[in-house]
Amino acid sequence: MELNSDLMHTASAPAVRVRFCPSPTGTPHVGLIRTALFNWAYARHTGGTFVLRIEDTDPARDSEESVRQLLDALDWLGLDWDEGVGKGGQYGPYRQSERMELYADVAAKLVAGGFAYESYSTPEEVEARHVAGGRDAKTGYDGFDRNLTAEQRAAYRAEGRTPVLRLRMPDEDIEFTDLVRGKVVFPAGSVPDYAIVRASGHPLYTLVNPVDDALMRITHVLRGEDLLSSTPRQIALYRALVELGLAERVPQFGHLPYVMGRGNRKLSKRDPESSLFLLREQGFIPEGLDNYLGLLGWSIGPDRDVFALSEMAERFDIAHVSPNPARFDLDKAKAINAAHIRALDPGDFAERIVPIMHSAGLVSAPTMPALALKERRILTEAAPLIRERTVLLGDVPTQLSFFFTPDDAVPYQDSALASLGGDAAQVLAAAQAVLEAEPADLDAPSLQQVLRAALVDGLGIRPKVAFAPIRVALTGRTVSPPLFESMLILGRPSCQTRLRTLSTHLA
RNA sequence: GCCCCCAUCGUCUAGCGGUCUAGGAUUCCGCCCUUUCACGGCGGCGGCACGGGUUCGAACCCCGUUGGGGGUACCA
Repeated sequence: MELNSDLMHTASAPAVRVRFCPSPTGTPHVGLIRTALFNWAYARHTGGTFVLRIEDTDPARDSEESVRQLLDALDWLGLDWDEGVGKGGQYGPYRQSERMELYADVAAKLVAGGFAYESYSTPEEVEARHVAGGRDAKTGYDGFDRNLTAEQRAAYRAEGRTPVLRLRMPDEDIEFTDLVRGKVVFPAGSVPDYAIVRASGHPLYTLVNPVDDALMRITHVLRGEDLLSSTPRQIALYRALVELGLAERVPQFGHLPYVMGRGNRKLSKRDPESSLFLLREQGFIPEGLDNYLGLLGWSIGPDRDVFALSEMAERFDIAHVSPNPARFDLDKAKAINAAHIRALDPGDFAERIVPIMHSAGLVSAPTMPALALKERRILTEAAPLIRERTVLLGDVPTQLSFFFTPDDAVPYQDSALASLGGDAAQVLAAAQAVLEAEPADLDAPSLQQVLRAALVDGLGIRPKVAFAPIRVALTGRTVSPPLFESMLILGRPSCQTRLRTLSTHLA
């Protein structure tokens, strides 16, 4: 019997703690959400803890509205968190705006311990030194202020300068094993001493993010590839925090591939498919989006790509995440979404289409119980008919609108009218005669049978041609849900009026 | 300039040295089913970036090249 390596791992290592730490700027982006999904999946797979922290250190760009949207998004997608904003926990507060004293305290300790220092050089001065030294102007900070004496610092202050705080990068290679990319090495000297606190005293992301991860005892940092090159800086900071007794250990890092848009660019806010809420408005369902996003950099198995969130939690393994960038393909996303819609049970599907039918102005209320009886009946009966024809919930109103139009005012599409052959009038008349003569309680197959007998056998018209005028009469279109089932939902009087109306229209 | 990452059908991926004349999904195109459209079924087009190694054997390991991306801020 083979030992489960995951179990062995969790038995010897501390319990997994991962986090999702968005900045509340703007509406949720699918790249961001994919990161949340993978963190969630890793936490659930390992039985670990999923922490939600809000990185709101930029009052100019952050908004409470954005925080709300973030929570809404996670909630909608079924990505629940165990600790953090809205949940509490022993490492709070979980909003960085409420942790400012903590950062000031840590920064002071870093300086006192010699891990960070005051730097008075302006960017212009640094650049001038590079140029004078024959180096490229874009070379980073040169470490000029590393060993300033107290007298020198006092002199700068006397000039009215206020220093930024920089972390002293160790003069050695920094290497780590990335969970998705393997060993990564940054040569000594390739990462300059970097600013952790502004001259104004405002702490920077470079300080605040690792400090919180350390204080919150995060064990695995799974984040976007864009942060890969800042990892050596964070590791250096972490090591300092460990020496100061503020962190237990350096966490493991895993850098998730980019989610790309058109061309060779990262999916940006400008791309419409990047907005989670826009996708939701179009009629993606959470099951579909979770699944599709899960496919961006991860695979559940060789011959499968439709799965439930719970299966992802069961099978997700960070080691099997692909390191290369994934393009967001709307066609594939739709196909996955359609598969999940088809898998919905009809009652569930019926309930989910109510809000969108309401937005389209076709029904009177946004929820099933609030609907008029007749509306509820139509939606419930029509839902199974269109479920397998629906890729996005947004496709539903056009498919069902004919059920909700007055019988004598069905809007005919020009192309539908144009498609009608010369025998349309004859067909319409024959169909009316059939409805007149036959009992009212026919089921769909029987209805088909009698109409077929009259039109195909009786008039000698091919089925494909024979039923077209009826479809146009009832729906105004050449494409519709199954005809006979639709007739039953409309009811005989409606059908008769609609047949008669088109006859008149054609005459 | 310097540092880092990436490289299998158009796209997402499986592949972790022999089972690969490279599998699945999506898209597109046929055919079947069929009252339309879908669903479903069947079939087709289409790929290991290039060059060197290592090895009996390489899509898989190493090096290089090329191509893409990111970083190099008192942004996050």
